[in-house]
Amino acid sequence: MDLTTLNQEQLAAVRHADGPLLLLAGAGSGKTRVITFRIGYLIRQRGVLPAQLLAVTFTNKAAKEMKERVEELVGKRQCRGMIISTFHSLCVRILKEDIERLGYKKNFSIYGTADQVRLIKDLMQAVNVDGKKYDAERIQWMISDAKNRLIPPESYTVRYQDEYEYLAAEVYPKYQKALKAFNAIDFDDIIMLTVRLFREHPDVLEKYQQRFRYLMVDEYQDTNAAQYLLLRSLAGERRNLCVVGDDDQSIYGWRGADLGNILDFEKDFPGAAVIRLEQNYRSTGNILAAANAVIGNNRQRKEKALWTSGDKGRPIELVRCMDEEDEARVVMERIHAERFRHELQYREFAILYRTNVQSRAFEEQLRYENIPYVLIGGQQFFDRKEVKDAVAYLKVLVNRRDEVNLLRILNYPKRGIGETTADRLIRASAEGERPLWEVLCAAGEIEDLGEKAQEAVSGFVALMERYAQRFARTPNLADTAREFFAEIKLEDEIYRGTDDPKKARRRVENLEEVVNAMASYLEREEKPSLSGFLEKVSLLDEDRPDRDSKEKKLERDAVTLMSLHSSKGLEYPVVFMVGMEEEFLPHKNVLNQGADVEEERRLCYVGITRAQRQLVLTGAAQRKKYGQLQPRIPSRFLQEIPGELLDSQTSEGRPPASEEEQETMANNFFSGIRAMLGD
DNA sequence: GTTGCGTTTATTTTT
DNA sequence: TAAACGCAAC
Repeated sequence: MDLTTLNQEQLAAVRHADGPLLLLAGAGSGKTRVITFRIGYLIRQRGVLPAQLLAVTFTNKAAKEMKERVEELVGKRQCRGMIISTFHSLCVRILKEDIERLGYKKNFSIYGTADQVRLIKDLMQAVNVDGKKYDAERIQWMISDAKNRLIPPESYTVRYQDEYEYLAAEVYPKYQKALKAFNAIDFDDIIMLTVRLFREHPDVLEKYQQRFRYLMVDEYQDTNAAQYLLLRSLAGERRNLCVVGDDDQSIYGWRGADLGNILDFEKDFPGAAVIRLEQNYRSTGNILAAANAVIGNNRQRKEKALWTSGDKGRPIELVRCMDEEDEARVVMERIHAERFRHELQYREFAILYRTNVQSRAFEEQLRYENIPYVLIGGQQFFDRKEVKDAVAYLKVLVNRRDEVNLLRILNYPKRGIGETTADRLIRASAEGERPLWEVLCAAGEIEDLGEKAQEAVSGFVALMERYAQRFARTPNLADTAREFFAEIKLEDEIYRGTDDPKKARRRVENLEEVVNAMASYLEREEKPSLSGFLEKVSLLDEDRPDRDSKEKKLERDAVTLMSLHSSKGLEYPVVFMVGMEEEFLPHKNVLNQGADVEEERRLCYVGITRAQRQLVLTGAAQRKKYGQLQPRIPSRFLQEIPGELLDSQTSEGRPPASEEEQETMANNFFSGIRAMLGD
C-alpha cells in the first residue's frame, strides 16, 4: 500500500479516520481507490478490526469490485469479517437475524415488483366498485414512493386529490396487511423495516452500533430518506461516517433519492470534514471541458470543476444521422475504423442510450455485422415468466404462507385445480380467516369441493411437503430442484404453451439456467440453503445468468450496450452516446411533467464522463415511432457544449461504396474468416 | 380451458 | 410497429 501514489486531497481523505467526512468525488477522480486505501489504512495503520468496518454501495457489482480491490490491497486474511455489501443485502442480513421482533418469521419471502403488482391487482379487484380498470403499476409505484419516504400506511395522506391517490390510500394499508399475512416483505420494506427495527428495538440497534465502528457509503447522492435514517442510526454518537458521492451524478431522484442528503451533509453532521476530489484521471481535456460546460447549467449543485493534467485529446464528434438505422450504421463504421486505426478491442467500446428500447437498432446491426456484444439490463432474466414460475415454486417451498406465489403455481402446470376450485378455496380461506395453505391441507373438510378437486388439492399438498422435506435434508439443492421441476413437468408445459418452437427452446433453456444458477450458488456459498439462494435471486445478487453466461465468464471481447443509468461508475476508451435528441435526453416524460430537467442533464454528464479518449455523440433527423416517421430535434444539451470542442458531421446516408464502407466490408470479411477459424 | 382474432396502447431510468 | 389484452367461439 503505497500512499505516495495519492494526490494531496486523496491522501487527506484516506487519513481522515474519525468523525464525519464528506468526500465530494467528481467523475473519474479515483474515488474507489481512495475508499479501498482508506479501508486498508484503517486496518493497517489504525488497528481497526475488519469486522468493525462496514462499507455500503448500491449495486452488487460495485460491492464485489470494492471487496476484491481491498482484498488485493491488504490481503484476504486481513479482510475476514469485513462487510462490504449493498444496502439491500445488509438489511436482509439484519432482518434475517431479528425480524421476529416485528412479527414476521425468519423465512420471509421477498417480493419483487412483479409480485407486488400481482398482489395489488388482486386487492384492487376486491376494492373496485366502479369496474373501471386502474393501473396497478402506478399504485405500486406510489406505495413504493411512500415507503421510500418512510410514510407508513396509517400516515398516508391524500394531497393532490387525484383518484389514484385515493385509491392508493385505500390499497396501501390492505397491501401492507396482506404482505404481513403472507410473511412477505417487498423491496422497499427491506430498508424501511430495518429502520423500524432499529427505532423500536434500541437493543438491536446497539448491537450493530457496537459492531460497526467505521461506516463508509459510496454513491451517497443516491440515498433516500430511509437509507439516510439507517446510516444515521448506525453511525450513532460515534459519527464515524464517511460518505462519498457526487451531487452531479445523482440520477435516481425518481426512485426517491434525495439530493438533499448530500447537499445538507454538513448541516446534518456538524463539524464534518469536506474534501473535494476534482482532479480527473480518466478523460481527455476536451471531454472534461464538455462535461463541465454542460453540468455548469445546473443551478442546484455544489460548485466544482474537473480538470486533468493530461492533454486535450481529440475533438468530440457529433454525427447527425438520417434515421435510427443510419445511426446504427454510423456507429458500426466508427467501431470498425477506430478498432483498426488504434488497435482497440471490442470491449473498449460502449454504446450508451437513455432508454432500453433504443438498444434494438444497434443490436440488429451488431448481429448483422457479426460484432460480439453484451447487453446490460433490459428484460431482466428473473422477470421472464418461466423463470418466475420456477422461482415461485421454490418460494412456496420455503414459505408456504406466500400466497401470491402459491396462487401462481396452484394450477400451473394444470393439475385439476381450476378456477372454480381455486375460488372456493380462496373463499374458504377468507371466511375462516385461515391461511390459504392451511385450507389446502384440510381440503377434505370443504363440502362444496368435488371429490376430484379434493384429490387434486391433496396431491398438490403432498407433493410440496415431500419436496420441502427433501430440500431440507439434502445438501444437493440443484439436483433436487432439477428432479422437482421434472416431476411437476414444467418443461412439458413450456413446450405445450409456446407455439414457436424456437421460443420454447429458449424458455426451457432459461429454466435450466435457474438450476445452473443454483449450482453455481452452491459452489460459492459456504452454508448454502434454499432460502439463501432465493435471497440472492431476489436481490439480483449474481451475475444474471443468461445464455451467454459461460462465455461471459471468459471476459468475452465484446462491445457493451447499456442505458446511461447503468453506465454510472464505469469507463470506456470510446463511448457512443446515441439518440442525442429532445424527448430522449431530456426524456419526454420529464418534459411533460415539467419535472426536473436538471436530473436529465446530470444523466448527460454521467454519459460524457464515461469516455476516456473518444466521445461520439449521435442523433437522428427522423425516427420511426409506432410505425410512423417522426421528425426529431437535437438535444438541448448539445448546444451547451462549446462549439470549439466539437467536430460536427453529417452522415451521408448511404454513400455508394465509400472508402469507409469498403473498409467496413473488408473488416467484415476478415472477421468472418476469423469466425470460421474459431477465433 | 384454450385458441384465435381484433383492438388498443405504447411512453424511462433499477436496487 | 409490436406486444399485450379482451372477448368470443370452440
